[in-house]
Amino acid sequence: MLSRKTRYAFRALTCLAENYGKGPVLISHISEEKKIPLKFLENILNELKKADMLESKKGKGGGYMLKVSPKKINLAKVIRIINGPIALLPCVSLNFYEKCADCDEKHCGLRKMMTITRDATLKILEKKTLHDILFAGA
Amino acid sequence: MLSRKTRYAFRALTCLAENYGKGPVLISHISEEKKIPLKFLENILNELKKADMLESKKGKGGGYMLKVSPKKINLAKVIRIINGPIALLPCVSLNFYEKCADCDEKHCGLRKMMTITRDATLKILEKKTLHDILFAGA
DNA sequence: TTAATATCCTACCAAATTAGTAGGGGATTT
DNA sequence: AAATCCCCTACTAATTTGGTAGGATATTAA
Repeated sequence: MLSRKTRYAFRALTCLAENYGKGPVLISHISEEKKIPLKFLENILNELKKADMLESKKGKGGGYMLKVSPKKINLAKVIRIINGPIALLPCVSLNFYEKCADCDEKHCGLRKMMTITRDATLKILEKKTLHDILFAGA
Repeated sequence: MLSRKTRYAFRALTCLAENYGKGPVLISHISEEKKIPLKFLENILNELKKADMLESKKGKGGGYMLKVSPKKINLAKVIRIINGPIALLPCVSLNFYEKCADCDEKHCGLRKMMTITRDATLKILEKKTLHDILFAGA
């Protein structure tokens, strides 16, 4: 399951996607509109910025905005930044790989099943974008 | 990600699948062969039993065994018993559904994406079985 | 019928993760 | 210079995870 933090991230990003091209959006605005604790939201947006998904402006008239079009931000990317691995096992993860103890990967049946599962999941999550969230919700 | 407990469960079930039809297998045997802490494994096997996946025999010559053929135990079932929901959001879960606060499900775009993702994942996890784990690992 | 064998059950505990809070620092605009 | 707004470090509470401890209960065999 996605953490609550990740769900917050998606809600905030949806808000930023709605305002794409219209200049910066205040953290406080997002916080109120999407009912996300202000300080917690600060952390989240900052992480997304460090991961190069957002840009920010300080001072009056400042705020956050998407760095690229909502059509270019897929769900897998967001999940990986805030939530972590998408695969069900570390030894199957493309971005967070970790070897598992006492297991010969070449002959591990579970690993093979989880690889297939990961591919099926990624096929969706890498194709669907913030734009799709907006559009599907309309 | 699957919890360590769930990975233990799969390893134990693999062992039981290998011995399907050969009578009960001792917890201590599984514990040693698969390197799973004995007492923790007791809990796991007991949960699987309560979920009607295993049967047990007490006393000398006792132990655990699969209640049905490895071909009839799919991975989704195991994950749900030990790990919990397979969906990425509670409001999308078939077996652990929970309504999310402040969200009109009919018009929630994220929910729609996560429903599609869940279906893609389940299509694999409900088709693949313990037998597939054994066979793929061979 | 008693001793040995195994699962079953309740309760506890430590470490890690998650979900925040607090408080001020630094940049930018008016 | 003052107001605005993001940035950063550190702390904390609650929950989940990954176990342990110790005995109760059921079964078998001598």
